[in-house]
Amino acid sequence: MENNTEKAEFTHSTPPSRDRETFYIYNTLTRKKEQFIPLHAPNVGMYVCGPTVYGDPHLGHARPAITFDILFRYLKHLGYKVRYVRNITDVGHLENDADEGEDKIAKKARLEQLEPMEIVQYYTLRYHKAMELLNVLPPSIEPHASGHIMEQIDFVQKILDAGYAYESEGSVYFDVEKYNKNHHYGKLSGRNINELLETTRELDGQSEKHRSVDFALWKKASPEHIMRWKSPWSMGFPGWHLECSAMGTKYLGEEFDIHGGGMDLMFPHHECEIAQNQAGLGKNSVKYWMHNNMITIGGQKMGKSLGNFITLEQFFTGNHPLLTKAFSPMTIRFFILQAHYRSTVDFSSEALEASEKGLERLMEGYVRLQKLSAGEKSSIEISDLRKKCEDTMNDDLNTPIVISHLFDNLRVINLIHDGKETISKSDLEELQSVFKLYLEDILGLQSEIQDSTNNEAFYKAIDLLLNIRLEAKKKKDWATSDKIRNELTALGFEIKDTKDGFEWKAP
RNA sequence: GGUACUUUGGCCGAGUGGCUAGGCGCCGGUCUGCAAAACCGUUUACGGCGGUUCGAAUCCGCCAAGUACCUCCA
Repeated sequence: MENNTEKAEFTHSTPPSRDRETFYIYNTLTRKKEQFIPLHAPNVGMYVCGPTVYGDPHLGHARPAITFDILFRYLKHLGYKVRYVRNITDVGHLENDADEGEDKIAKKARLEQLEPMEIVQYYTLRYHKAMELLNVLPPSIEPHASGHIMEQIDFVQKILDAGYAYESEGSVYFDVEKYNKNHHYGKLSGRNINELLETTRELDGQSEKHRSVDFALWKKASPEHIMRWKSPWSMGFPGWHLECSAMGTKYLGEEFDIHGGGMDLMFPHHECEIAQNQAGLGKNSVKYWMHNNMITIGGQKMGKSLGNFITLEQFFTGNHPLLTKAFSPMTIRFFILQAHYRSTVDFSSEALEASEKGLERLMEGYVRLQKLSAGEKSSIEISDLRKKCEDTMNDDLNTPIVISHLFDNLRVINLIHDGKETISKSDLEELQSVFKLYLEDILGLQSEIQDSTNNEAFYKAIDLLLNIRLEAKKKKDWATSDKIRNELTALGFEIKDTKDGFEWKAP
């Protein structure tokens, strides 16, 4: 299903006429919308924090995946050659305090008596499956933290060599206080760490860490800790901020264009990453930091810690107390795209049902658009649609407005379909082209009409039944006509009478 | 406590100084044997108080309510 896009990547040697100079994105670092200018056009490097694979993917995972999928698609549309790296975190996230920390993956493994990598494999596949259903394009590279231990050890060494880290009983910690003397630790999240340093000075007597704000770059493994690697300092595992520094650098270089992730990662994760890169490489590695906002439920963040999350599978099956029904992956995608990525979006079954109906209407209009016939001339104006959509995307990926433009033109499509307006051949082609571009290629919405009933005899049989009904109707034999309709409806078919015939949809 | 942010019509959700966002729902209509579906149309809101301005949802101040981060989280 993503073949078109794959091919497009290799056939865009001639950049489209799109006005790249007007693409603006919001940079968390400067808190402003900034014009997007790549470091090495036409190449663009983007890195996005992926999932920690120790649980089923939930609605919260869908948001950054979809947000940055849109960015990935739009950058490609603008003619850039994009390398999109999204990592899989399969080691290193500490469960509690650093001191009694335990690797999340390892903990789950012991509980379930499985090999850690078995867990990783299982949830990675589940994540991939969900992303595919959501029509999220696979990133260019999807590196695993566990596959980049060497790179992370090297990175720790660089920071040690630069004097911004210290070793303590087999573990290595980042010296935040020292770093903050020369750089600003907290510049991304707008924090002034000095006060924190003052207030925590006395609490650190018995800890290996000099300051509570210091964070682990390498952690010595306790005996029961089963995920462990050899390093110059101890048998242990890398600190949980390090993988992004190491893998981002490895695949995108010491400086690259875009780094994305959820807003909740801004502090401390991304802050630490900035510090690590500055300390280890002497560079401010990332030009544009982008953060998607959270999905809330009843006004509260949906998250693992609050236990109020709904897994994607539960959405797809409807198997959750808060869900009135199952919702398709495209509905979830559309729901997310109907809000701007920097706003919170409040989940409710009611809101999802509204999205579902809107999407269905839009997609049916899209099908209708393909079948529209052109007239002599246009009685409507569609020439500015492409520009309107483009301007809107250029304004920090404002997908809800793009969708509103499509809905405006859905009305036009229906009016033409009803014969109340006309459209010229060239205008029709333009309309079809813009809808394909934005609906399919950029927003990534696809029709969900199942091909499972892809059986000619089946279609003909239903048509036959409905033709019999049509004849009955002509004879005003309402009993037969209603019997056919009612029984097909009971089987889950949708029967629609039209002016001179019928339309139907399989269950 | 510190730091950000949010508050828009029945619901969701755009919108940073003046021109109807959009979706869903409701209501009205077209179509129809009936129904459903579909389609068309309608629905004028911006937490409170004060200020700036010819003009504010949009800028400023105060107040109120709520959320997020500061600990793992997308």
